[in-house]
Amino acid sequence: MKFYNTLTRQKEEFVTAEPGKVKLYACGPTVYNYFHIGNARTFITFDALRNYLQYRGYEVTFVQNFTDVDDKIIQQALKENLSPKEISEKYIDAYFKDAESLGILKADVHPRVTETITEIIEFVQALMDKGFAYELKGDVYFDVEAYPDYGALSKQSLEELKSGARIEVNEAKKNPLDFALWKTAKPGEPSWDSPWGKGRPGWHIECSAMAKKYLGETIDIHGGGGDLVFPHHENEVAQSQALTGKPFARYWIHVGYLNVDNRKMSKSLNNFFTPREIAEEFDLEVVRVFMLSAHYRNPINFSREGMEASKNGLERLYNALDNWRYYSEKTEQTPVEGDEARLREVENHRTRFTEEMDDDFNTANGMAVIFELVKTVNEMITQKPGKKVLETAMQLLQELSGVLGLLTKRKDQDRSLDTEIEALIRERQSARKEKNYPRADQIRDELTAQGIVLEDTPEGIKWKRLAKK
RNA sequence: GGCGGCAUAGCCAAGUGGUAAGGCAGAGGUCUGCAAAACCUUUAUCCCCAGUUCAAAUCUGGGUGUCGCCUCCA
Repeated sequence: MKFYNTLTRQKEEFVTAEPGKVKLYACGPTVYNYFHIGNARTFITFDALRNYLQYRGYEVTFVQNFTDVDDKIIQQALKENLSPKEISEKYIDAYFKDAESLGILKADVHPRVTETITEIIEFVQALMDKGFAYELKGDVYFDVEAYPDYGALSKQSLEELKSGARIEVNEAKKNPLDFALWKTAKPGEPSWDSPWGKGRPGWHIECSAMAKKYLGETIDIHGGGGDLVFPHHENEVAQSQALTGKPFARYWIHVGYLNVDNRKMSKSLNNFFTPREIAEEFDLEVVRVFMLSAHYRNPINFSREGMEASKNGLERLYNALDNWRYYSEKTEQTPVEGDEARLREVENHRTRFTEEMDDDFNTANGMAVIFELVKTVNEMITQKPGKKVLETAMQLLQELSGVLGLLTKRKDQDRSLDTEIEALIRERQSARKEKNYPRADQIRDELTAQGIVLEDTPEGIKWKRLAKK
């Protein structure tokens, strides 16, 4: 398996620190509002990555944090007339709800900053003891010049960074790039006691401390959105490696942006959509298809057309499953000539899927293999293969799709119909027999409006439930 | 100003040296009630220029366009 490592800017063979085990840390949201689908791209990517690593036999420990102390949370608290704690609780709940609606499973640990304060203070103190940090009137700053490798991740030198640095608030800092590990408390803000007085953690130290607490000094994969490379991840590396002297993360994986009209979707540009908004128009499974249809590192442009295309593509997968089940139920148990070859051909798609996915988690190609499986089996159906072929195909389609978190929703779809609907279908059949097509079409349209689509096949009538909307 | 990404068919999107995956849309076909649904078939020489090579979308140099990071951001 290979991953593109931001640290080396190359695809590298994936070798974990401990064989068979993966320690995975992804930066989670600052919970001051509902997350938007740009944020969701990262969550979906690491959710699917975790699934895939497990699928490939790794034992994965996945940690995704919540930043629940932050300027924005404090601001939002004022806006909503709630306490910062109430705000973070509210949006953590919303995170889980929205994540679930996007098919994102929980991480093994979802640590919160407010529950990691002790570790953070110890971390900061240790950095001071080692000479990597200094205090300035209750604030504690990381001394970037004390850490020689600063800039290693973002591939920028201290000089280059300095030239681009904006006007600094605190002129007393040794270097404008020195960043806060601990911020002294302002009146009314959440704060904790520390050796430097009452205050709260800086943003960057949180992730370093939480990663260390739950995963140890060296983790296998650290991920996040591409906008976190600098300064957030750069600072994490500096803090953690200054403290331990060991590599912080073996592989850095960064997800490309989700754009709108080719601009990055962001709260500040106000061009964002939340899953809640999208759900009014699309099944959110469509969002997953949309996201996973592109390589995770490339930017993707969010658009209605793109969503429509993904929706129709997803429908093709569900149709396949539906059709195969239908034919399987009508097929005898006895194998047919040529089934062995067919089974081999079907199973072959599993290998091809993993080959593609092993190459830097290429979900776009993984999806392509799934669609090829669909076409292959659809073609086979005209040859009337044995039951085992169809059942194997169905299992495989669900297996591969399941890794991507797809095709899980309508799996146990209710195959029973109201007696009223059944009566309508019977009525339509007799209308057709009598060549009363206007009536037959009327019934079909009525049922379509109710979300039941009828298909007349050579083997008889067949129906399926339509996806939401 | 510094650093980096991207540019492939009508749309979306894979593909890092050997003559272009996949999806959507369109067109044709099978089935059929000249219906619907479903299924099948089908559509490109890869931004421009120069170079390396037997061979380049894929490597090198130059150019154009575009997005982003350097400030909170997934």
